[in-house]
Amino acid sequence: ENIFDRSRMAPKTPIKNEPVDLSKQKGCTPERNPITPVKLTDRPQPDPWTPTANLKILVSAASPDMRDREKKKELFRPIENSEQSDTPDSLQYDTVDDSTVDEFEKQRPSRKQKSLGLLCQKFLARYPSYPLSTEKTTISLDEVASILGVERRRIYDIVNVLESLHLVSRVAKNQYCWHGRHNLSQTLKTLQEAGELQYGELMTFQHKEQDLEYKFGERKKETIPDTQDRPLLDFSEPDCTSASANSRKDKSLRIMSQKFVMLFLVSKTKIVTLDIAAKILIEETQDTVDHSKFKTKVRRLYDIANVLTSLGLIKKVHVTEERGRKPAFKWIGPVEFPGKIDEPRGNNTTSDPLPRTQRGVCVPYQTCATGKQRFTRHASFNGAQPCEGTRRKVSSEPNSPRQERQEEYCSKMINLAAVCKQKIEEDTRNPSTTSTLSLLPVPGDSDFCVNPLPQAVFPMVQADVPNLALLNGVSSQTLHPSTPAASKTENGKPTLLPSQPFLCFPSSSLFMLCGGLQENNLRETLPTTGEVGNRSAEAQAAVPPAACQKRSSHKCTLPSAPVDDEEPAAKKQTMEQSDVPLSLVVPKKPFESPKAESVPGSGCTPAVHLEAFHLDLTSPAAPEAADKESTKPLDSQEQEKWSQNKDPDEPSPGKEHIPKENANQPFLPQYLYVQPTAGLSSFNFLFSANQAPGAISLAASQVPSLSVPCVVVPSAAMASFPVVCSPTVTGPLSPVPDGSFSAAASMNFSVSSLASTAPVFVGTTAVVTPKVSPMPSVDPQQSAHPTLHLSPVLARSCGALKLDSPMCMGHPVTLLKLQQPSSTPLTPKSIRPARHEAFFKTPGSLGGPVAWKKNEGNQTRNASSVQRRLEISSTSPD
DNA sequence: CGATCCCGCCACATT
DNA sequence: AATGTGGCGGGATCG
Repeated sequence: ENIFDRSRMAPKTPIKNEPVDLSKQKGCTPERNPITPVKLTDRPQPDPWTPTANLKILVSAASPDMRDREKKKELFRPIENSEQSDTPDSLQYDTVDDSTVDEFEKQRPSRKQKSLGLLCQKFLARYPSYPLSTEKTTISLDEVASILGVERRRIYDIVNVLESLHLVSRVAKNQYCWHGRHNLSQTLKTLQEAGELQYGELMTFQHKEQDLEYKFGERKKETIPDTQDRPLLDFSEPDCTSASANSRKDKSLRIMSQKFVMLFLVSKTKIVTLDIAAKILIEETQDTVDHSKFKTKVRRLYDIANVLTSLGLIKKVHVTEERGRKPAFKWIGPVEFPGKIDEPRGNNTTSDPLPRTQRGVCVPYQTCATGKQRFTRHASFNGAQPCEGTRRKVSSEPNSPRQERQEEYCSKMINLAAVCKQKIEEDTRNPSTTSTLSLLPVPGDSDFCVNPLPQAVFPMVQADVPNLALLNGVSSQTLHPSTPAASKTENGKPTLLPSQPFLCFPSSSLFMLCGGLQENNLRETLPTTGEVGNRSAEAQAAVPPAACQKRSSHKCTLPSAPVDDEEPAAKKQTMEQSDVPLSLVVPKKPFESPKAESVPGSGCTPAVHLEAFHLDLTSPAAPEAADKESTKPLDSQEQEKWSQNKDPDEPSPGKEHIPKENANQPFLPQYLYVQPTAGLSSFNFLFSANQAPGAISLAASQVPSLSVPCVVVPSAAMASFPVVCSPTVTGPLSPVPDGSFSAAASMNFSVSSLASTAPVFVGTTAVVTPKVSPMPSVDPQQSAHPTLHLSPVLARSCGALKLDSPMCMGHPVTLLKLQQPSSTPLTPKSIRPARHEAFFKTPGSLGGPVAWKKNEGNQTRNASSVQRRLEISSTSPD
């Protein structure tokens, strides 16, 4: 260090100054090999700087241009000081240039100047926030390290955090691929969902700690054995990553980072104090945290916080609680993704639709019960964790296709649904909580169902809510077709609008249609049928707690999937038949085309939210009911509410009506998932079974709008796809006409058409196979291949959505079941009724189950439908 | 003096 | 065995 003196002058400084290029990376360079450059730089000597400096020089020589840029950037904005406040996003913008840079000299490199936050800013400045999708930027760690004048170790700290948010993905040794913020919103959304599942409850700050603990204790871990932590989300990275990714322990830094972000997203206040976060993140052990351990955790959190701050996602604040002033961070990033909104580029925040990239998140694991699952990853993965949890996901491989993403989306959606449910439930339960946030760490519990969370709050953001509300309305409408297609698609983005019926998901390719928004209708109509809701309720009643899971499953399950078992399938079916309106969600995203993406993206989210909304509504209403929640019991209350709500809301035009009419029965939402067939590639559609086909239809025109590839194809086209209809559906479908659609018309899938053509399934459950996939976890990789569906293999992958794939194939569809992530793949058979629980589960396990627990009975509508779809019974195995 | 967190040792993973 | 990764925590600096 001594040396530093000089060094600072020269070398280090230079660093700043000289940033040197790097340009290289920018392109994607294929060329680059993974090879690491030699560490030449390294250190052999005491003078660190020197070596580095040399490197830099070399580099710079190589690309002078870049270096200029760099310089500018280099500069950092004063983060530290101000933290930038502001815009988070903005930070990155490169623009900077200026002076600051040069200054470095001014001082010696004080500690601050060497801070991770600043370093991160410099790092970020090198890459565009929203890179063109086409180009892939490769980041060489050595290069960057030399350019920035720091040791590689520091770069790892940055990259690991960025990777947790999917801003980059590891491609190979020493190489990372820069993705930019296109998927950030998706990632955040996923994290939020996961976070909700995991930390379902919220606690107030106050409680927080203690509460948390309590909770933990309470929580059951059962299934989830322990840990929980880690798995959380992972994302998969389809693209770039290589397998290698996981390794080592599990990169706690990444996991910690994700969890940390989740806490913010789940927190109502959006403020998380370090100590709380540390406590929550210390998973394992029970509470007793060693002091040292705690201390270490906090240290790491600072590292993470520095990076997040540089990203403009959080800023440091202090909260003064009773105890005094404590350091904390406030989330200043986007909050609701659901909506999506944004587009690409635009802001940072939002998501973007890009299809391609997407990578999203998937959650890997989880779930399953015990942690075993490791399977996914190769052996490597973990050994470590034996325990429980584990869930890690492994990453996938490097190239996963985009398809996977789709799957992911699907899974996400599912997850979302689950989350919503949970929330609802929770809400019901505890309305009171104060809370601000509750972050409880739940370990993965799987059980959600079982446990009710003590408090629940909606994690969702407020903001979301509103949207949701809209959505609800929408949803109902949605179904109808009236507008649907058009609106949605196109806009996609706009999505949120109530009017729109559809939601787009940017990323994903799938569309979900939910049936029956209207519960009322349903109810009315068919109370008997019971639909799911009823059933569920019934079931619940019958079953009791334990049942919960089941319940959920039931609900979840699609019609097709008979899984349920418990309940009378018949009923369900009946219900199903009825049709319902669907709502749809859809989205898409998938496409690659960027444009499309954006739009869709927004849509998508919303959809999810919708459900959530509904849920919310419900929940409040009947907290108690919550348990059953889904169940009908609520119906009475809730339904009323709902109905009320809806009605009022709905007033909307006819749309609803339509659905109702058509639907006849309540809806049940079944969904059909369509996988994209090859041709279609990207899209997947989910239709609710119930709904009338007509409703679903998409407007052809719209499709295009989407841009995507995905579009819906006309029936003819459709033929190619496999569409699945829920069994129940059938009936209704035929009728098609609901009318709905009008606009959309073009596409309609009418059922009939579908039927004729193709692959669609309608009908019975039998047909459908349960494929189940477990979850959301979806692996990207697998997803890619649809084909498998059934094969266990797939299952293994995560199950996640895989289902789809099957669909794609032509197969008849299947359904999706989700199962857990557990390793086992589900076989179709697995379907067994045994318990379905998880369906959704999603991501990881997050505890997904939770969501289910509630199910939506209440809500029925969308949510339920969705859920159902997801539902799938899980297989026994897991 | 507590909050931050740089720095780099060193273990484990991957080559 | 070499090298890549990244956990971890001592202890320096900041405020």
